[in-house]
Amino acid sequence: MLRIDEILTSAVQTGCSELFTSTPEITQISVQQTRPEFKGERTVVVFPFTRLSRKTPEETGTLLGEYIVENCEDVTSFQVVKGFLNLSISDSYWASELQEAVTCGAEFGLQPESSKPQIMVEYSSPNTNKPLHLGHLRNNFLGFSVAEILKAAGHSVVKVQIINDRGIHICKSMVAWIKFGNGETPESSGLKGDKLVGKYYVAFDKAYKAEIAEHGENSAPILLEAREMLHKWEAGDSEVRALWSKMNGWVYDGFDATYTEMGVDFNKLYYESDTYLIGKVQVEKGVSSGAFKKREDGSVWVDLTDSGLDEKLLLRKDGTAVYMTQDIGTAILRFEDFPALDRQVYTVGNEQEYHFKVLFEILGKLGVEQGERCHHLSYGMVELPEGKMKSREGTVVDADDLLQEMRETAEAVAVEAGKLDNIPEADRPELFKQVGYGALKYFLLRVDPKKSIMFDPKGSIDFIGNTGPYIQFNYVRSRSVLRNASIKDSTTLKISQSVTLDDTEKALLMTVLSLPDVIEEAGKLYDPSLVANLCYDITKSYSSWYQDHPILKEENEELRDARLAICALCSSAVKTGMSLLGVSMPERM
RNA sequence: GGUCCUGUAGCUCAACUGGAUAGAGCAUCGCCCUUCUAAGGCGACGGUUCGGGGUUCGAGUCCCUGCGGGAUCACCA
Repeated sequence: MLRIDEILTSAVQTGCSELFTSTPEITQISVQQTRPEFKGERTVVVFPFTRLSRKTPEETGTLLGEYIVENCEDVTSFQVVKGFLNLSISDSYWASELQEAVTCGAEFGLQPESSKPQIMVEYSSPNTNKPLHLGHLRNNFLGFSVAEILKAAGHSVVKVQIINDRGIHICKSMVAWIKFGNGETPESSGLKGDKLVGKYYVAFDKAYKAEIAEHGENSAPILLEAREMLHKWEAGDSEVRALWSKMNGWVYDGFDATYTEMGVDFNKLYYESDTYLIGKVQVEKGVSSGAFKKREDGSVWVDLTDSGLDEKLLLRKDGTAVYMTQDIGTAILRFEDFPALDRQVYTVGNEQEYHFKVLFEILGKLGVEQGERCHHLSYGMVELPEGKMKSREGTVVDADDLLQEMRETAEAVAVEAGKLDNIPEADRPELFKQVGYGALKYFLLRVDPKKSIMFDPKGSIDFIGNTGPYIQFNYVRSRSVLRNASIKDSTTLKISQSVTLDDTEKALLMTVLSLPDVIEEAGKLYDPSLVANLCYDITKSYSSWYQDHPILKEENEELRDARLAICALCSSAVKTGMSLLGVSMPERM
């Protein structure tokens, strides 16, 4: 909250209690930015107080306005329009806020490191049988961004993923590779490891389809082979395990390359092959404690009908684990691995909402009190104009391909605009990445996570308008101004307390000053789009202001310094905000 | 059928969680580079916020109801 809003809130309380002998609740007091068509900067909505004053909104507002001007030195005058009390704030207030924020430098907007509870953020978690696609990009950017936002909001954060390295899917790739692979490796073929394994997954599917006609879905020989291999794997067959390790290794190498390219990282990796058995122990414990029930056939169930959910299977009658079983195990393992952990955040698509509701309930039943604070960061699908991506129809947008396309588009746009003359050849590849990936990340993160995203591969992602490159471009211009002013360290800029900012400058300043609140809020809601939207709001206001407010050419020295400070503050705030989205900012473009 | 999400300009999205005349971008049409980077700025056009009720000083936002879209309710993962 702006410092002035805190002052006003408390002034409204004491004012009401003195004038109307009754104090309103904090929640009834709403202070907002004054609309540009009215005089003033902050507005108090007075309707809620008419009940206390037993007067008209206008009279109530006037009385409160007089009280506030009298008692708050930062408030210079007021105007009541209908039920709105518009307050003008002193020049010195804005000057000192600007001074304070600009002095924070790159720290502006950030809360002290690890001043809040530790949170684990899980994201990515792909299967190891297929390369990453556009849906994974949304997942990775979202999870990474939420983790960064939580860090900025003061939490200690652990980024993890669980790698689904086990199961029938990888066995299918293995079978196909043995049958059709002729010993092909990433080295021999020049294919990225994940692409190579994915190729054999597809080859399996093709061969399987061909056999279905003759043998039926459940007894196609190649499927039986895959199942046989899964059994061998579970029995620890050394040959199978060796091939499994080798092929998974290829996939990891491929994924790692993509992660590096995307700019996401992890503090710890969990492998399903290590954790899938742990859950069984926990489920047995739950049976002993009475949290779960074992049926006569030996299967174990949890009854969640009290919470409005169903009964859910936790162990099959043959004693083998289901998906939920291993998620329980993994969750508890993580709380053991990180004793200070306050909660876990799971970045997983919205098709698993029910699964996570159940999981968190179960954790509670097992006595894991953090369960109720765990959060499923659910997000909508990325859809193509013709609907969902379908591998069968070849409409899957491959992550590596799209990243490459973004780099190429960035280059083409730069060439077209004739922007490369002043960019050394050696710096260009990095610039194309920054701009291309900035466009992509911003595109995917600026919308509310729970909504689905429409992506048209033919219409390619924009570089103008409300886009990442637009924000980067204005950042670059502001950096250029600071360079031209030979400012090495903007935190040492001094703002005269008597400087008068105009309305657009005050509005811009108010927008920038909301960064700490927005980061806090985005962390609470696990929603990067709030940060993205703020970056855009700042940039839009900045760009418009920049157009007709000379900075370096301003002759009034204290105004010039104040504008330099605004310029420095905007660029710093936007850089911080964009970094929370995983977008890096170029110095020139 | 039950539960959850969703419906805002031609298209893609906002709207400070109940506040003033619902805002941006794209697209279309004008204007602005001898001025700190024009990947920019300014203006015009564009709306029954899916329909219908209700709650109150005030509703895109909350409640009820109908309609459309999506997800989910497996001894799958």
